[in-house]
Amino acid sequence: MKALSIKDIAIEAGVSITTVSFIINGKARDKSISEAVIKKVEKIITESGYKPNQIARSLRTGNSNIIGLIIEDISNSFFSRIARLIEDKAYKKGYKIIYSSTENNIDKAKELINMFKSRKIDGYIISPIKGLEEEIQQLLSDNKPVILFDRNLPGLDTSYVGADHFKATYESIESFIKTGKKRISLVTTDIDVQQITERLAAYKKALDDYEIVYDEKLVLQVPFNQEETDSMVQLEKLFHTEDIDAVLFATNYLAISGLKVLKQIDKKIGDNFSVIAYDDHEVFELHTPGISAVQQPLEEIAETVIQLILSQLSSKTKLDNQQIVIPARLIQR
Amino acid sequence: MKALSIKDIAIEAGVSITTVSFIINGKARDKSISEAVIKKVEKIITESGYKPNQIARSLRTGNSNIIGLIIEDISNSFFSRIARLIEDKAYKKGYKIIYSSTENNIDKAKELINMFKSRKIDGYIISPIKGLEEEIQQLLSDNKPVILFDRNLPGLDTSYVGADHFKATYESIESFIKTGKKRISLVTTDIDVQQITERLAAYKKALDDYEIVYDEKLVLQVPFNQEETDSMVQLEKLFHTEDIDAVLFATNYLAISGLKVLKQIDKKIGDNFSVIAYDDHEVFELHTPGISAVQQPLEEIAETVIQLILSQLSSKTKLDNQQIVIPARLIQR
DNA sequence: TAGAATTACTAAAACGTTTTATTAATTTCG
DNA sequence: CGAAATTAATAAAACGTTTTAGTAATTCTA
Repeated sequence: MKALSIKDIAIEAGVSITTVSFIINGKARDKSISEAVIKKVEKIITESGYKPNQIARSLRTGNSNIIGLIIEDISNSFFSRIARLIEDKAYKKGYKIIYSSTENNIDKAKELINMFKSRKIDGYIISPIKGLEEEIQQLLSDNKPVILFDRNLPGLDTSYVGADHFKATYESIESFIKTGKKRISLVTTDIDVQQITERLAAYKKALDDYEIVYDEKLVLQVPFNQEETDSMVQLEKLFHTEDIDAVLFATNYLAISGLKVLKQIDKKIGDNFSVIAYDDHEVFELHTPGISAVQQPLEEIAETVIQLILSQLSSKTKLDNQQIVIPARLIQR
Repeated sequence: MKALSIKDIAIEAGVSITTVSFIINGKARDKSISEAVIKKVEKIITESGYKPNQIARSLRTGNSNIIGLIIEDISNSFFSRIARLIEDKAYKKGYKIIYSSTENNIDKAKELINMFKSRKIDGYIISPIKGLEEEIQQLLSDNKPVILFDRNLPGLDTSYVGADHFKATYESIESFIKTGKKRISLVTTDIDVQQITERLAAYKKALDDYEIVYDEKLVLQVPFNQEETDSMVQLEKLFHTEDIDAVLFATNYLAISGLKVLKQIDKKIGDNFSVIAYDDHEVFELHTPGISAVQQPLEEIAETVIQLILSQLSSKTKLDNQQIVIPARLIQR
């Protein structure tokens, strides 16, 4: 049984396709279609359950009411929670979200953008990776709204929404120092995005301000796409060979791997050994003892992102780009 | 700058649109296009970076190379991990996945299906909720492949992939009983899906087999869309008013709420009080003490689902439906 | 060597919409 | 009262593909 088309409705109502189209799109009064006809056609539409073919619509209009969301990894709780919030909010405004993970793989990311492009996505929300500059620039040249979030790519003229990673990291390190810690380790990843490099910069700055000598042996850069077991080996080595009294983990999954290692080697977290994790996670709340964490304002980030993209979508003229940095909070546990 | 179309390529190459189309779709040799022309056109295509408009393609062919994935909540780690695995596997076969959350809201679920339908999605992977039977039946009548997973809807003639919830629950309760527990509580939700009701049935059966009297005061059915704080109040009441020596949580988020409460009221998990959670989670591994959990074979579920849907998509004739139940494992911690 | 088969290619219809330009009938107004 | 304006509707083009049903030209085959 074929789906109904606008033609079927037109025939049924005894009017032209054009008339039906105007009614569907709310342009009926504008185009001075009589009330009687409007009523009749609307009745037929609801009774028949006719739904316009969005593909045909997109082909003709060039847009889709779909926003593409490109993130690192949907199975990471930071991203899945953001995705859910963004989805919710977009949905209420009549937009659908399509999301997909890049796994920090530049080729996959490019392919995703291409796929979204060829589906005439209306706008893009991207947590970018280095190497994507050209593709994003291309989107901007096509006049598609692009909002970057979580991470920024310098040199691109887009809007950006993210947490204040520098400040949050600085304050974390500061809080270690204020409780007398001297041998402070930073466990981070090797991906070269602003949000990560900023954390390293803030780490150095804080040490410097409090006149603690920077020791590169205390900084572990875990390769991004490495298996967790390998990372755990690296972490174990770090904990065994260096004399450390505090650790800041720059991502939540690194912190989780770290906690697993600490449990294995039976190194206790307490007054002599402190831990802070970046991006909160249920694990940290329930852990004994509780793990302090930098909590990014997910709700606010999602709200800001969606609001920015919607205003760009509804505006005819190109709006000014905005760089919005939202404070993050250190939750002491 | 407008995007290139097949027409531009045809003009550039000095051949017809038809010829270009045949070449793009790998039908060139079939249609006896000469090697020389094929080479020339392919060269122009790669050099110009032309990408076919998928919307136009979908409009003409009626399919999209997109599979829709409808789940309860992408921010739940069970679903986000499954989603990631399915996405990965589908991607390798040239299919894209669009996912969206129902939040167990029947209206939202119906709307999602409608949206997917009007975008001519090729196939559906659904973790269904009660009340969706009619819509799913409709998809089946349209000859669209539908695979249900995690939960089954009785009375529908579809393929299904899920874990053996009955057996896993039975064994969990049995393991409690074998360590001498007598007052065993079940914390579950009130959503009426097979996967949940099965867990209750298995609970009763296990008690019965070991001649323990079923006491409904030990079963807590938490309303699904309730705020977590409210659930925690209910849980606290349960733990305070009833004398309980073991708890099985029927979902991982309930278990997490439960652990939070136990921490708050300082009730220790140990020999006199055991806990098992359904669906593993990093929290359970890192918790002190470790929390035993029923681990669903995510990888296997994802693999089976994707394999089923791909074979249905590539087959011209309607394939027989399969009901695949995969054993779950109780991880003792 | 004449018809059949094959090779190499293409014109045009179709998919289901939106939108522009147009028509015909009616109303307004100076 | 006649021209201008408004009302009510529509025909047809366009979006960018795929695919059917061709057409010539060439090669086979008996």
